[in-house]
Amino acid sequence: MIDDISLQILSILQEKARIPNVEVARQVGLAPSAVLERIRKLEKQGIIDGYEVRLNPEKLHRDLVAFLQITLDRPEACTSVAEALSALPDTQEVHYITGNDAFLVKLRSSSVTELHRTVQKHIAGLPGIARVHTHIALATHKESAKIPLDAIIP
Amino acid sequence: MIDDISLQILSILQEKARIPNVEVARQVGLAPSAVLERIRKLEKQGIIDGYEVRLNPEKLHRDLVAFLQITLDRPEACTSVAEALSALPDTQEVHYITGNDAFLVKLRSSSVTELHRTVQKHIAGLPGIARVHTHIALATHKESAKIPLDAIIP
DNA sequence: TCTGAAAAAATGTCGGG
DNA sequence: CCCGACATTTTTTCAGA
Repeated sequence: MIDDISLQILSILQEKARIPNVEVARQVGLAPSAVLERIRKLEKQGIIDGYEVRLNPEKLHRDLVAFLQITLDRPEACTSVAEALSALPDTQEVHYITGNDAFLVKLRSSSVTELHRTVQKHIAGLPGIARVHTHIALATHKESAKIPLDAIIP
Repeated sequence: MIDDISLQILSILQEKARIPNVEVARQVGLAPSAVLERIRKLEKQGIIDGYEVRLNPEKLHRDLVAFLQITLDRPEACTSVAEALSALPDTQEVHYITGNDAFLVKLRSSSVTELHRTVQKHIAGLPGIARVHTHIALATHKESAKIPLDAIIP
């Protein structure tokens, strides 16, 4: 399915996506053209989904992380609520969670004032929503989308 | 602090970080060298923190998302627990949350079996931990680290 | 799938405004 | 802070193994 060299390439890119191709080639011991061919293939297969810049939230006034636990009145509202939540610019994650059948939503705002405004104006009133529990992050010790690759069997 | 053109550049990079510099220059109406200068400056300022490849978790057998709510016995254990949680490869996020004074941890695993193993072997036994509540995501509707830039006042 | 060489394109440098 | 020309480096293509 995916061999060891491609895993190595993914691992290198996951650390530093803007590393030049020639450098990746050197590290895995192939010619640049071979590496390019592999990367193109990984992109076409959808294993590589894209490339993102990592911005510093603090320096851009987006240092308030909050989690909302949203329970529903009516199960039918699930889809529409999910779409409405996902459409908000402050929303970073929307998951439907086992247990109490609720959404867990991660928001990034500029302040508690703005968070409150977003919840009141765009979330609390959505049809189908019963309760919104808001939890604010006092500290964020880790925040990453990295996927561990060493566990994958080639 | 940061002007409109730099915000435009960040916005373009946030959509597609691997876009060539000349293309960014064309879109913002500057010479490539001017754009390069701005990007270097943003990197040095720490506003741009790095570049990441976005991998598809499903295609890499990492499609199980779980959230742990971890309450502590002893408040002094906070730091050591945070470090231990952050060190686990499956851990993607570790937040300390208001309300019940607990950690909210996001994990990405390959299966419920592996999730269970990780919790039992590396988390439940950590000194200072009182309870671990595990919630599994049945569906993930949005998952992004994008920061909305249009709200920022230049 | 890989290589190596050549062509095409982008990045990086720098004097000057 | 920007431009534009030039040097350097990288990406991309391609024929052959």
